[in-house]
Amino acid sequence: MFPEEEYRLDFFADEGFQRKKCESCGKFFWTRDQARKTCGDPPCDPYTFIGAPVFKREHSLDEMREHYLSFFQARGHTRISRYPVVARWRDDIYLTIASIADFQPFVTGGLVPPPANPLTISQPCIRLDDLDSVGRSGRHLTTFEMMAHHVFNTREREIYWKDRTVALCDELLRGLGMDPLAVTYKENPWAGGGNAGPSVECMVAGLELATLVFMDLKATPSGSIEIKGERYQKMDNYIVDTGYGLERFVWASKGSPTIYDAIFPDLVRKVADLAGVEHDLSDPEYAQIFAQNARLAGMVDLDEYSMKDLRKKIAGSIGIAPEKLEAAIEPMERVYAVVDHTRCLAFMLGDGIIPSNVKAGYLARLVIRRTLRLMKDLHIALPLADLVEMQISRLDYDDWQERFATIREILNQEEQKYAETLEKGKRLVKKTAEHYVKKGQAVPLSEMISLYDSHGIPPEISQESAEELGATVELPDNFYSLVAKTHIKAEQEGAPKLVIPGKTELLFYDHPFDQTFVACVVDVLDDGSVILDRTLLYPEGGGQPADHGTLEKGSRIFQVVDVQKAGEVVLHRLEKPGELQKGDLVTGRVDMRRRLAHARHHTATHLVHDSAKRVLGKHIWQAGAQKSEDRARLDISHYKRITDAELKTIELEANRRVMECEPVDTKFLPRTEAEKLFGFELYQGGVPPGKQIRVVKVGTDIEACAGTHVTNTGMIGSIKILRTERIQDGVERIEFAAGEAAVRAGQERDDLLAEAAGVLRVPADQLPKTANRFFEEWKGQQKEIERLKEDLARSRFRSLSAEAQTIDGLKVVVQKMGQADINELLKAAALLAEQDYVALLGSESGKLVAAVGKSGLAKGLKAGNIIKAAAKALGGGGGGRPELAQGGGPDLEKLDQALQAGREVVRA
RNA sequence: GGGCUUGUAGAUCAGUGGUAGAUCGCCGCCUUCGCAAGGCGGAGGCCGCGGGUCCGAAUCCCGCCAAGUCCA
Repeated sequence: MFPEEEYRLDFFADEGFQRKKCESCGKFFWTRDQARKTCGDPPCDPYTFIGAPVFKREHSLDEMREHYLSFFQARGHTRISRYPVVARWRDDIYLTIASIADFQPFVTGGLVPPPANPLTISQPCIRLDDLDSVGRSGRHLTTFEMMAHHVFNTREREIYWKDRTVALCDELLRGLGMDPLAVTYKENPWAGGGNAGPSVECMVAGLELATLVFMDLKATPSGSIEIKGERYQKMDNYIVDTGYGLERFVWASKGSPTIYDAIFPDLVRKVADLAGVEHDLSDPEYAQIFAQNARLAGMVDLDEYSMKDLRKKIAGSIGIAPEKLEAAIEPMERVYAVVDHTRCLAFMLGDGIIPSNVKAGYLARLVIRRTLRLMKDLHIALPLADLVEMQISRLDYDDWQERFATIREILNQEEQKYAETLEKGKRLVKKTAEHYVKKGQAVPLSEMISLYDSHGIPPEISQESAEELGATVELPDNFYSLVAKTHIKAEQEGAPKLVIPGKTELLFYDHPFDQTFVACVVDVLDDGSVILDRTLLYPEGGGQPADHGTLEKGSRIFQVVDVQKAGEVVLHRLEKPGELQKGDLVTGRVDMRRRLAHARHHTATHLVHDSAKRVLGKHIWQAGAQKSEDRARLDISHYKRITDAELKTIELEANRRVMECEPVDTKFLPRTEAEKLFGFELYQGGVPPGKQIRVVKVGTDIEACAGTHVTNTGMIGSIKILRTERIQDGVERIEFAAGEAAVRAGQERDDLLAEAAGVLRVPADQLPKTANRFFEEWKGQQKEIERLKEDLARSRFRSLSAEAQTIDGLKVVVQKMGQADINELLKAAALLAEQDYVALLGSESGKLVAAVGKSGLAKGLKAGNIIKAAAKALGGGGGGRPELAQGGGPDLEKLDQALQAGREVVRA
């Protein structure tokens, strides 16, 4: 908790605010209202703006956004454009969840100057935490715009801090026509994303309109300040992080029963019409139901409160039966959710997320499937793409027409895929349900989990199908929230990388083709790694492996087997460590063959990526890459398999760039400037740290990249694509070779062809035809052999039956069958058994088959027992059914004894 | 990145170590003026690929490929 001084602002004193302790929750808050006793936050205070707007006139989303941004612009802030909802500049979260996320971690960490200071922005954000409450609570959204003004202060230069922040907020609200007595500023310690600080929540009429965070702490294990169980210490820079809910402002300006009716009334109407749901808010009784619903839902946390209880409470408060309430409200809840979700999808897909079974793509699929279920419940037969198109046409995508063709294809494909999954699922559920109905048991929870977990069948659907055949399953209301909650954060990186203070000068950028350098040994680590003051050797990074080379001291040569970065220091690992000492002067030499192979593959990677973008579309993003001396691989986001024809076009396009011999342009730029110039497409291979980033331009491809490149595309020589692999749903891997490796890869393929053609003794161009002919012939011959074996078995049966002895009244045949294989023995033996013989047949290859006819079976004779005894004598084993069994063993010369042993079993 | 599931005839799927099956679809015949239904017969399988264990593998083990799904 922060002490009172943190919140005791001149602004509050000047404006006549008092600090009070909430009677209900005990938290401190600031108010102008002498009489106020509660903090203003639900459940201490109810919503009072519904039906009684707190601003003087209604605003649409666009009007309110513009009002906000120009308000702050007029007060010295620079307006900057929104960032994508996919947080490509970060590797710790998938989605942009707040405006401050745009500036983490480099700007907030003080490493990189902000794009402007102070600035104002309206940042679309996506949060899927409360997915289940969307549509139901009247206020939850998956997508919202966080309007904000941010200030990045340093100890040297403070722009403004708490007073002006709160003053601006207050001025904004009063300018909109809010009653000055209505606002409360509630004290609330804030923490998130490794930072913390005091904050005030701005509450009006029960609605939290803004949060003003004064971020001046960073998480440190040894920190002296504790908040929410974590330890923090003061930062050198301190940041004003505000968040104003655009949608809530609009809601407050309209006082409509739900936030959805406030922000997109037209789409709510349209979707309600499509679903055939009556939605007449001008009917006071009807509007009252939703208003009351929103008021009461605003008071509780749906996570802890079940929908059923909430409904009962609402029904009671308006005096109707819960069933009637549910009938009135449920279809509209779905309509609201559909409108919300389709807006979410418009942002996600518009900003380039490809639905997938992993990462951000999975979140998109989650929303898509949820929406499809809701649409099905509402009997909306329109393609999902049509609804998303309505949303996109309202947004600010300038190139959406072009992009929408892709988005439509993606959505249609997802819709079809989901239909298939459900179809498959239905069969599975039926099978499962029938199984348990037959056993007279309920379908256990473990089965329901497996159906969902392994087969993607939502529990409601399993339940519905299963109940038709007779089982019940309890479903918690917040099922999907529980699922989605665990999705929000990206995986944290493993062990933190070793960082060593100091800096090694990197020579390879300015002198990419220098082979030798002279350097001084600055330090030698315990593990023998050598740190030099300067180096030409490239440390592993960006999917490019480390250079190899040598360090020479006098006449002694040390092999460098690995080069790694640790902070800004480069570590050289030697094959035989321990020989060099601090202060030694060494001559370094780069293995240029290896270096050049890497450089060719690296530049080629950029070309292949660029070609893929041209051929497949703008939705292509690099999802990973790895280079080596003899091949490279590039993972790209794409929603279907790359066809052979596309692959060939990509290969050709990339090689055309090679033939054009374009120079490769590299330069260091300040991060913010680079982002302004080239956008987030820069960050294809992950986000490089630091103030300056290296921008590599190859033809039309521009990426932030720290790797070593050739200086002209012509140096690549040639690019040969080797194969594609689908490493995840929505991610294709392209493997290729460049330069010498491409030539060698081609030669290896030639060898394969030549060898295969040699085996069949045909020219290579006849291979497919000939291979096919051989395969067909082989299949035909297999069948012919089977037929012949049948015939052979019949003729053998005739001669064998003539050799039968009678033992204990059974016709018994025990015979050696030359080199016959197991199938021949089986067929002959089966025929004998059919005619009521007992048979034991053995071959010189060590196979045995026994068969017993019905008389033998009647006497309790079992083929398996005969085989076991016989096979044992051969040093092997065997078994089978009573009427037919097989076996064998390695001791071929004991075949006679084996047959004899079998005969003994019959006799006994 | 991890977990789980699946890969058998054109389709849907049985098949828990012992001669690869069912249903639908396909072809032919019977029946019919014709069609549908029915009856009889038939074709159609590198049991995803490669290794291993075993006398013997669709089945067990390992790897790969392909697909589905839940999660980080």
